[in-house]
Amino acid sequence: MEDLFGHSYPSTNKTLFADIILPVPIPRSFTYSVDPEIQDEIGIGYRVMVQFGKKRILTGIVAKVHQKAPEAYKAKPILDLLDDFPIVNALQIKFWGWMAGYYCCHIGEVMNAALPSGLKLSTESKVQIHPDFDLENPSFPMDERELVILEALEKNPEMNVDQLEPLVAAKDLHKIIKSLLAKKAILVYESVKEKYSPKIETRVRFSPEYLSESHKLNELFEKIKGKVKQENVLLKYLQQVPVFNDQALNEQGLAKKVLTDAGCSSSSIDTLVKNKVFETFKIKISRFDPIKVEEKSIELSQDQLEAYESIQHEFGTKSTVLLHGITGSGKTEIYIKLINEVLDSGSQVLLLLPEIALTTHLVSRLQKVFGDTMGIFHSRYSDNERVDVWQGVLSGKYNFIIGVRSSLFLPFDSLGLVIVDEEHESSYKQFDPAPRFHARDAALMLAWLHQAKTVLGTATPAFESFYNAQTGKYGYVKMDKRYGGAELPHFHLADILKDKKKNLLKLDFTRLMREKIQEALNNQEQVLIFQNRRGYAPYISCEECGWIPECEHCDVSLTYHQYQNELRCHYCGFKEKVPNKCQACGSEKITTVGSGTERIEENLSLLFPEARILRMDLDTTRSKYGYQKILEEFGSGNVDILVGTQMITKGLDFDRVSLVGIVDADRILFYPDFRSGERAFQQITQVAGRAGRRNKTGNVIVQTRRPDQLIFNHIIEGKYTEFYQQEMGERRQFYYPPFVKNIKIVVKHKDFKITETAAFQLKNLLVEIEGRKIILGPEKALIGKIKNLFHFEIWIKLERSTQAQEHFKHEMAQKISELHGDKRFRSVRFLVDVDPS
DNA sequence: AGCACGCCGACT
DNA sequence: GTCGGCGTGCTC
Repeated sequence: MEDLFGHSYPSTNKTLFADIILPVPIPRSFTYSVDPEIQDEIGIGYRVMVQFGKKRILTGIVAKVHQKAPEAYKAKPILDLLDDFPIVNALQIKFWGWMAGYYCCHIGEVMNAALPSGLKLSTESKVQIHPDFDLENPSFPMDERELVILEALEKNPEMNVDQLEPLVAAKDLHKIIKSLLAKKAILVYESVKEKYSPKIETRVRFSPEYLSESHKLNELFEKIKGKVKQENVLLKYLQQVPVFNDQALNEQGLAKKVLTDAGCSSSSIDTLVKNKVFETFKIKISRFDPIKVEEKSIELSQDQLEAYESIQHEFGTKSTVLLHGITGSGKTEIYIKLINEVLDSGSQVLLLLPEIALTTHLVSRLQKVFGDTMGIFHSRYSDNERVDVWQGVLSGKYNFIIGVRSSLFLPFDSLGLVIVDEEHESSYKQFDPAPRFHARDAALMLAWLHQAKTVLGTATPAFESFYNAQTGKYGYVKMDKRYGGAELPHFHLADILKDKKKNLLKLDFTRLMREKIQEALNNQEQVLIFQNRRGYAPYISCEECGWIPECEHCDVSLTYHQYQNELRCHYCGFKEKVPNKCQACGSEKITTVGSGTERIEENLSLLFPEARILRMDLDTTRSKYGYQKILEEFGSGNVDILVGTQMITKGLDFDRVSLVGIVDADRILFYPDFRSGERAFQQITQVAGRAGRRNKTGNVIVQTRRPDQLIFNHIIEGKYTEFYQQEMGERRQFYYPPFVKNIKIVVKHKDFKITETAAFQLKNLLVEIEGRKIILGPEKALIGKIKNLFHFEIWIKLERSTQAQEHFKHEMAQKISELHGDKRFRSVRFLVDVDPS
């Protein structure tokens, strides 16, 4: 507490209390008392250690400090204050609170998602010998295994429980510790363990005495003359660190690794250290390689400049702008200019990208402009790397972050601009685990909390966003020319059924598709083939009786993967060998049905034996750099055809791709869900955007059984708005978003009957809630059982007003916990998904 | 969620 | 007898 003159006083003698966010799924805040010693330091965003329940010690985050003692119970004290400065700021706490409220989850779940686990301290149980216990003179008989433990502790007075595990059979350990504890032979206590460790580098440099007088160095060389190895070390060092020119350089030293990499042995360096010629020291270094800024300023084309100015103009009255720019229209340069401007004004910038787009050229492009001031937040980063980025934001090292959805949680304190690239991308919304937030929507809230501007960039806006632009809530800027005057690709519809009748459909490919592929191959151009289904065949089947192998744990057929010759469940990971006989009738006539990427790849190699083919799907990109490797391979031009799932629709920019083929457009289009049309439009347009660049018009072949569908017309002609309006008519009529708010509740349990009953009872309770709403279901989910849990779904359609939503969500939470209180439904899980995808 | 407490069956 | 199965209740 400070007075007017900035003097600080110890706090008043009133006891302080703190509301702590704890990583537990309980919808309550927990109040602890603050001991006087830490009263002056504690504040919002500090990490603390508290006891929770009888045994658990947890780390939590201070959400609020106040003087109101809880009435119903006596607050436990905070055990320890863990930081010298807050690790989370007040805006973040607000953001967490909003997220928990909006997405109907617990704030502890938000905290878990927000903090890199390196910042979540873990406790470990440590064991030591009881001070009053005498091993030589035990007051009770001991068995051999107890003795083993005690002897180990004798040697090493502080051990954690894990370390003891190898000494005895794992199952017994708990028992032994318990009995030793009861006999007062040992003590068990919890200790906190910081998981994050900065990256440390060992460096060497001249000892100061050698440096102060230059003749000493000459003497040194005399002294070690003939000792080739040591000489070599010195020369290498001087080569890297020319201390003769500038003595100050010695201070920095040289990484020991540089010398060893250059062929100096570690022992020869050690000798120099032993003789006090060199000294070693350790410093913290960044996990990220330094990056040079290569291009400071960028030139905008006329179109880009106009778009940029329109955005600025819209920002005059609106805080969010939808930038609707077709693929290749050059949104990146506009981003760069906007980012530069905000950075110059001293504010921070966040650029969100979908997971899959983060390894692409966009990142390296931006890196060239922004260098080391740009932090990258990747989902494949290790935990230490994440903490490094987190601390980079805290320290001000990074004022610009480019990252995936979880980068929303970084400790920004003054965002000026948030850009959500590919804002339509459905992977921004995820279901598991909670919080089930939509990164675009959360970004808008985050920006609002910071009073920052937001740009939503896309070639195919999400209908929600376009609706907001149409109704004037967002500004709208359109770019419909390709950068450098390149033309849009030509679309061709290929009728699968027609070709089939005429026997022209070969191995899933229509005649038109085959001809166009051949043409591209002849011209040394590259081809992308899109099939949104991995594996070899979606299922196998007995020709005699129609038997189809299904997953033991889920309500799905097993996908055949030829490469490993196994059947796999794409929902739970279950695997089994391919049966050689039908398990129902014993027939050996088993065939594969349908085509996934594996089979498409095989078919292509049969149709075009001379072509070099590569496949990109979850199975070929599982390793850390798998995705990048395939992209590089394709980019190098050593590959003619790339077959892939969704993955190939993102971030591929290769000039030599002239043809894009979609094997089965119907699969995208006829998915049973109100968004299927929107999604089909987006996916087909996105993948088509990969065809043809700069100076060559590309081709897109869309194979379908229903070429008469109106949507194809809209896609082919690029008529987004017409398509939007047509779909909107239906959405309005049948109460779909954006005209209503959707909430989905998934009811899960291992017993079918219990799941069903719980779901129906919940519906009955929800119906009682006041306000206008439509409740659909419960219905068995599309996939009725996953991992041995039955799924039922309830869909709720609500008025859009915030008030109506908040009221409903609040009541709903009560009803769910009411139902949970019923002992029959104790173990039933109710998952709430707001704005489900 | 985790963890304790408490109440029942099958084992050294 | 006790160990351990899991149903129930609570966590500031």
